[in-house]
Amino acid sequence: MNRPRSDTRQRIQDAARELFLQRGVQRTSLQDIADQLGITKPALYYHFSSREELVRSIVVPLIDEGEQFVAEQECREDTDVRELLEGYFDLHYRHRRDLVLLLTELSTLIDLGLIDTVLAWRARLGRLVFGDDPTLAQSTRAVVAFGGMQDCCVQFLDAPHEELRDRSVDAALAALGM
Amino acid sequence: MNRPRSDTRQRIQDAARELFLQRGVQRTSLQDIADQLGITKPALYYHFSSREELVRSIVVPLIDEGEQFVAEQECREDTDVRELLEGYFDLHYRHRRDLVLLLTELSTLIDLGLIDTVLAWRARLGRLVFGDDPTLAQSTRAVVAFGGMQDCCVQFLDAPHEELRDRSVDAALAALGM
DNA sequence: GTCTATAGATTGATAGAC
DNA sequence: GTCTATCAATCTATAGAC
Repeated sequence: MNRPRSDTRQRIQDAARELFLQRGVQRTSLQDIADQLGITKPALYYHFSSREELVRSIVVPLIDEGEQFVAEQECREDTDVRELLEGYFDLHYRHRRDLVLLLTELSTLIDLGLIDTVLAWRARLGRLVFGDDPTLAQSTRAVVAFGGMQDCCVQFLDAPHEELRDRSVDAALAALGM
Repeated sequence: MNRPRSDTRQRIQDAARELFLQRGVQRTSLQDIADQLGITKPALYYHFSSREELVRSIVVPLIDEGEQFVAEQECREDTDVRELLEGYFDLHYRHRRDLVLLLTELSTLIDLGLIDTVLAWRARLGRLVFGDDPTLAQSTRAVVAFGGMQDCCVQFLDAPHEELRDRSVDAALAALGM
């Protein structure tokens, strides 16, 4: 297992995520974050080599896990669509605070090169459902289904996990025409 | 009819939208915009009293038109769901450049108080389809359907209007369970 | 690991001439 | 309507002491 890389590092990330969600990434300065923790800016630079690295470190776990999930699904021989949708939902639900950040800060994260991967998921999963070379009708259904589940995670932040998952997967399955 | 409020004003908005889409709103300075047009910063301030007003002026037509559309639908006595979805799609398709801006810059526009209205559309239209006091199952279906159509507009920017509309509406109708 | 101090650069906005 | 010149604020990042 990884050791925790110091407690302060974690506390910085937590404070940063909170402020990023409140005021937006670009309108949160390192000063703001340092103040929130009662430390100074140079202390931040001891833990993160740049502002960009701090932002990145917060969103990367979601992206890595998503990438791993999609890759795994692509390796399977048969695709159970309901199971696929449930796994996709759970993944986003687990990281839903970071998902809000990701979706509200698309512009910033595009700039950091972190979004291409995420947008490609929909197309890749669509191919698992509909086969390679899908029609426009099938591609739109994939966008509606997979994008819709992400939206449900952030729009119903306080809904109970299992009920929200079942209802979101129902809607997505219907969108896929299944 | 409104008279055009000067050609320069329009040219500033066009250049700004382009740069906002390329680099993001927050990383585009007034200097950048002025350079692009071959004018100076004070010239911008003659046409827009602040940076914020410039940003606002670009997104407001989409928001106003959407608000008007939803209000009109709420006044009707009967709701033809397919017609409703088509109208909603067309509205977004017509403003799809601004819609991209809106969706990629959520954080900035929330800050300007321009997003609450937009997010409320899904719930209001959902009530037209499912009646007041919808279940979680119905609310998720509304989010998937109405959010999904917005996503289709920005994900298939180059698809022909009518085909994309028909396929997106098909997917949305399916998501609604109809 | 955290601090003080500061460099270095950029930016939104205004004053005032033409 | 557009320009030159400039102010004041803010921010990332680093040097160097403790």
